[in-house]
Amino acid sequence: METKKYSYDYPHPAVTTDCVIFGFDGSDLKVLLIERGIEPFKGKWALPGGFLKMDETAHEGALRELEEETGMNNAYIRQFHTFTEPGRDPRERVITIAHYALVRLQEVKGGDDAAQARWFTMDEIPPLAFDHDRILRMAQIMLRERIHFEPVGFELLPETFTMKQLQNLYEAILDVHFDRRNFAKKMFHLGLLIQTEDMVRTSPKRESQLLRFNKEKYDELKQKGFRLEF
Amino acid sequence: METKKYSYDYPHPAVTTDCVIFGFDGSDLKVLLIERGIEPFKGKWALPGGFLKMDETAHEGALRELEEETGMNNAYIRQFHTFTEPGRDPRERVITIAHYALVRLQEVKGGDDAAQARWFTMDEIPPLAFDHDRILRMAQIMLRERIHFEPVGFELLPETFTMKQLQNLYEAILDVHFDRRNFAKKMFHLGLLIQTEDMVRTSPKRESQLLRFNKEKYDELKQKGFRLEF
DNA sequence: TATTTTGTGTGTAATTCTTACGCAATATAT
DNA sequence: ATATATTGCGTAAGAATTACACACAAAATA
Repeated sequence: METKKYSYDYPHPAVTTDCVIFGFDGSDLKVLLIERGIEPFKGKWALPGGFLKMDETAHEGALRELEEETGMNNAYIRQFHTFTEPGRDPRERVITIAHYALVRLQEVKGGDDAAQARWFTMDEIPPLAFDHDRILRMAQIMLRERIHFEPVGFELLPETFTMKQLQNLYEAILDVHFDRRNFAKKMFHLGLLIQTEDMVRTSPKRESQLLRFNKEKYDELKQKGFRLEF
Repeated sequence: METKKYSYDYPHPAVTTDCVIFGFDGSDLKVLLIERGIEPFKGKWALPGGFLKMDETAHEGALRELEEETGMNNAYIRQFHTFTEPGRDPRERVITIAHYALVRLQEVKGGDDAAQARWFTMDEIPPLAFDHDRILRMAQIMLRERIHFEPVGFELLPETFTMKQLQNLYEAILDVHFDRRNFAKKMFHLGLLIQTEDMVRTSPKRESQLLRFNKEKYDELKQKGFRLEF
């Protein structure tokens, strides 16, 4: 019989962190999923995640998972909900502190992890292991609400980007359509965009201006108690 | 030596739910605090909370805590953040799933709990036990953001209320001042208020009209995918 | 009793924001 | 050459926000 090393007077649930990793390819919003190599749900796709260590915060745990999968160590990452349904893991009681991360696809190298990993666009997500479908859907809703208060979109875009890409991103996150000209007007009006001198040809028809996010201006406004209200 | 009944191969943190219980007296936003009867932090004020049972969700656990303190079993309650700093409880590693609850002060009876409980207005909150100051501050921020997407204010008001009380509530939550006439215009324009025939005298000067929240209309609009945008 | 003070209800003008488009320039495809 | 797709710039109408003015009722005060 196996010796259990850690004992308590009262039962304790196991605690994991899971991470919904969002990326953007210029047109579509994508999510990184892992194919499970072990039971339960072996062969099914799932969110990256793992057990919380006793000396790390949930934030640190989620960052660790993210680095294992993407090689990134400086991404935007936010906790959004803790899932606690008693039956959500068939093995034992496991509660998971769910996060979403926003990463720049161009900066993602393959992760250390041997596990099978793949980016899925939001409309091709397969059925997921555990309650990960629900976690993913809630992550999308929380990101959608967040973008009204924080310019989180820029975390998904490269250093420079076109207005078209920025609009595609907002449309993908909010699931709406904007008039091209009104969108640009509103974005410039926020005062958080810097126009560069450079042009780029993304479509074959015509070249367009490259933009940059004005982080200094944003930090300055935030200090003054500014509300985004996109 | 004590026998520990629950053993695991890996260490598990203890899991609690804490609850920031908001109330509104017609003028000020208030929070219910408990004076701790035991160490650690004996004699200090703290948020109501307790250990999560193995067969209940965090939501059920928070509802249970709320009922113990207020006698209410149908309040609006939302999880908003899980606090995981390894040193936040001096006894052992404890992570807490924090919630805020919105209750109608008139409906609150004293709780079953023998513990000393008191309502504090937001500007008279004493230093709290553990990291509860931080939890309370974050609850306030989360409530403030929530009110832009959901008409949560009505959870804090009695069945009928005056426009003045509604404005006081919004001003207390958002920490801003509105012009009386513009506020009423905006509120009526949302279409979620029903004017009753009844008048009430809250101040000695003049009686004012009683209003009612139009929940049916709100549920109908929400189904159609409506955004509040207060 | 007459006057002042305070809280409520209604209205309005100026300004800003949003929304729905038009049009020209540029380069590709046919 | 001509049609077509993409980008940048602009404008007019309508909606929403903001800053007030004024009237009325009742309590407080002179």
